[in-house]
Amino acid sequence: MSQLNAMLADDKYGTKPVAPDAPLYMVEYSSPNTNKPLHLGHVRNNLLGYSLCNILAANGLRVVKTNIVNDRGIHICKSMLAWKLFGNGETPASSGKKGDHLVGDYYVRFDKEYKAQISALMAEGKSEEDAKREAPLMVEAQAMLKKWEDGDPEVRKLWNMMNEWVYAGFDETYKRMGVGFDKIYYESQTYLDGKAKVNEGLEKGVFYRRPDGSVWADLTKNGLDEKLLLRTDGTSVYMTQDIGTATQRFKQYDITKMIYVVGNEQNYHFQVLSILLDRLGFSWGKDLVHFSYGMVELPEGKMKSREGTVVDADDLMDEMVNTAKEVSRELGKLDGMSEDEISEIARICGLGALKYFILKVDPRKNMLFNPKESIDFNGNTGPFIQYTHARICSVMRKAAENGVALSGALPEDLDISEVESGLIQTLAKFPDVVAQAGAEYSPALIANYIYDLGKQYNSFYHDFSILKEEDSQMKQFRLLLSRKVANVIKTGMGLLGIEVPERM
RNA sequence: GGUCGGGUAGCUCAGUUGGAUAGAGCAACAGCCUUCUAAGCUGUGGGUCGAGGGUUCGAAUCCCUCCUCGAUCACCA
Repeated sequence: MSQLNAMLADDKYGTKPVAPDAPLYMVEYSSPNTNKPLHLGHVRNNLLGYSLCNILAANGLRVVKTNIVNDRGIHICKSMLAWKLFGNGETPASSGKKGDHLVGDYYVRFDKEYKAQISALMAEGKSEEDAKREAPLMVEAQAMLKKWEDGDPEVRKLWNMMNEWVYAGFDETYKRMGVGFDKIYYESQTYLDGKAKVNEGLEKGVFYRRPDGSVWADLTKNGLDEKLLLRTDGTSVYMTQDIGTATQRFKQYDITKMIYVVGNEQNYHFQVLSILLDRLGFSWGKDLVHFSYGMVELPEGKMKSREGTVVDADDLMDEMVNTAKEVSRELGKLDGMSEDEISEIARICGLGALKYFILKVDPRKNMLFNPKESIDFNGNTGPFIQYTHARICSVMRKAAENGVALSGALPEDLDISEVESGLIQTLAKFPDVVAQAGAEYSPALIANYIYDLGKQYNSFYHDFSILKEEDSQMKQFRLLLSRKVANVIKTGMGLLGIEVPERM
């Protein structure tokens, strides 16, 4: 009981305040390409990244949320070229399409036309390899990339315009998903720094140049291979850009720890990056964290952008919210509510279902997303937890209506049941769970904890009467206990980036 | 082939700092709303924890071997 009293006194229970001089953690997540819209894989990335930031902050750390936008490269030129050739001047405004979707459509279009050209060339007797290289579209895309690098005004203008379309689209998606960033980096603005840094390393003898002019890092002492950093023609590769971005970040922030939220297919890349940054003298390079998460698979297998088997992030959110609305209607939960209220609750529940579904799973694991079956609102789901919260809010509302005043503290000697004391014990674990989730970078721990709490509470709710309890002290106790459960649910879900409604 | 990560109920997942009969949800079946929100609660059935060996009083958990699935090892990003 004294435990409960202590918890009740603390309305930020479970989280630690962030001191101005706390260690600074920078978390990079999302990292989209500007040639296509966000899909389910990005959704997992964004939710994990955002939640991780919340959890770190709850552990008293200063957090900078950052995003690196891959806004240059051949893939960008592909959609630019396809738009130029086949677009007839189509714009988001003229077509009514979201900018990122519009650009993505041209990326798909490029691939389609490119494949046709390859087939045609192969029919003429060319080898597949030659056909891929000689196809006019590819030749032209490469020429465009070169022009971009040379700063050709026309190409840059097109590039700017189409990127702006995409950013407008991304902003909408991010906003809806409920994620955001403190600082956004663009590869187009960091890759030159990467080249400079590599050259610096070359002078210091950290890297070496081959006779053909390419620059390499020798990682054989670390049990790895050699890694290319600058091509023969002097252009940069993926790794070079990450070094450049790191350089800028290092200058701008007093980083204690750098966390990269990136899929596990890049484990090797980050292993190498860590070694390279360390050799280049970045204090946090050696201990950088690659928050590596598994793929999201569909029942049909893996998602492939070009084959149209991706689950689009916007479509997915639409579908979740619509389903939530239907479910609410069927259950008759929304009777007497305004259309705005209905939409808001459907939004919270639909997104809650999606977010919780993704975050409850151990990030390292590949996960299966079945569009038909995964959208569930019963059992171990976001809506179950949201429902528990709404239920408690309902009781609290009724208590207020009945004029029940809530006192601050409870008598120590109240004789409570095992179920109630178990609930207090579970509540008491919350700070430890938050700490562990922070130490292990695991939103899933929070998710599973809240579920247990909700389950335990519902069982209690079923067996014990709160407002009808005659003993006023006992009633006080149960009300305060319930309120604390709701409070922890709200805080915990907040760490996951999930909202909780007051009624549903 | 090298490296890394998985393999727990029909399905989706917890549990892995060693500890008692391995837990949830979904799906199936059986109950519970004139009572604080039934998106809830209760119960039934369902698992040689990939296989084998080892360490230990005790192993899903630690060690070894093997099987299997995936990722990766690009002058792609």
